[in-house]
Amino acid sequence: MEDTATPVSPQEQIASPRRAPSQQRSRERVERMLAAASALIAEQGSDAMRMGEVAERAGVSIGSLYQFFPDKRAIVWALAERYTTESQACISAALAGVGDAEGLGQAFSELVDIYYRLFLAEPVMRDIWSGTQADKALRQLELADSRANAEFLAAVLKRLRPAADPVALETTAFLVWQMGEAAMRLAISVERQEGDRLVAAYKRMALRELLDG
Amino acid sequence: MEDTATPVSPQEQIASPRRAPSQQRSRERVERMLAAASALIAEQGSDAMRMGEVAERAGVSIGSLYQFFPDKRAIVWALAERYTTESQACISAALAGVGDAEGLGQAFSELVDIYYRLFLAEPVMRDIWSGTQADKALRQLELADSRANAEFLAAVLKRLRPAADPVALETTAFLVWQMGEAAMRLAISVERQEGDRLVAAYKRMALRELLDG
DNA sequence: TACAAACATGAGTAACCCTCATATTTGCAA
DNA sequence: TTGCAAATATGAGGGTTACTCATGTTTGTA
Repeated sequence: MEDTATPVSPQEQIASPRRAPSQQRSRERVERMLAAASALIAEQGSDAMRMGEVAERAGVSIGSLYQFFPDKRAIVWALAERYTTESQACISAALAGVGDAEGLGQAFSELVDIYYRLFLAEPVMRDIWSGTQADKALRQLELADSRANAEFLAAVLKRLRPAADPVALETTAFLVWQMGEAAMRLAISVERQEGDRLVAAYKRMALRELLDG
Repeated sequence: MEDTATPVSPQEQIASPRRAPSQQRSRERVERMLAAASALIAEQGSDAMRMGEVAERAGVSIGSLYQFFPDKRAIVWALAERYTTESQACISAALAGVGDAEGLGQAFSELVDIYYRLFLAEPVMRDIWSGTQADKALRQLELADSRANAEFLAAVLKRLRPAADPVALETTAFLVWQMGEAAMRLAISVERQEGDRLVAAYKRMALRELLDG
């Protein structure tokens, strides 16, 4: 996966590059800007990230920064979008091959573990998804991402339980997924040991919901 | 150049009045400030709320505002604290009298409904708890509140299932409660109809976890 | 009545996001 | 190669906002 372009984004004033970099030179510079932002977020959080600092660390002027990102949130949004794109492929692959209840249990359990480990290890991801409630564009992105992932899950459920009401299955899948994200956010904001317990409890709860109907 | 003698508050830099109003006059003024802030949050959200506007609407100077609140977040925090104090009493009362599984199901179901209606009706509450992820002090308050409420729930569970592992029950209660708050936030950010479905699904899921172990 | 502590004020400060006029570089057609 | 428009680069400065502080006023009380 390269290129990515990220030309425009859905509806309204969702953050998007003000101008897509078309030359090699500027594409590299945009990469440097994103890398600088990522590093700063890891160090101090996106709230404390200063645009001037991003520019300085990327070795560009403040004006260049705004040439490609309409505002501060757009940078965070761009980073978030990369995470969702990557993880969706991973999730889709993990769930696509599921054929029976046991397989679902296995795959889901592994996904939860992977996500938890990712949240623990990636300060940038953690920071970005923490700000999800406050920022409208981020919230939209997270909702869309969650919906997409929940649909993968719902597809499996429909396969396993063809007699069940499809809408109910979709609701369950969406809820279970969102609860998972909430559980992760909770788990990483408490002591490690309690976090582990909470994730384990979530997993049990979710699996029961998914498997026993 | 930092505040030397701030009265301080529980651990860390949790927001608190810089100086407690001791005179009748100032107590009234603080009330007016909070009322003004509440109205502005309801109108435009706490992010768009301007300190100057709060002062103007409360009929006080900007300096007076900062006499009692160390910063902007402290005002939001003070409002949030009122909500938690009020609701904790309500929740405690609802759960205290529960004697059997059926009673728990009844009480919990009612609590969920009340909370959902509250979230739908109260823009201030909605706004404040939305910002919970971004603001550290608010997050602490919400966590503490959630822990307290979860303890009421855990106490009931321990009464109903004295043989079960207490720590597991506490974990379950805390998780279920946090999932509930997440479900509410989710529900109010989608179409009303889908929100209703999600809340209903959460209720089913939570009740199963609470009642069936 | 005196006086210290509490309270009130608002012009001023600092920090930050973002703009824009201007300069430079690139791609490409003639 | 040369000319030129589009793309890219720059950073001083505009505008907004949270917050401070020196100064003045009110209140409780000895």
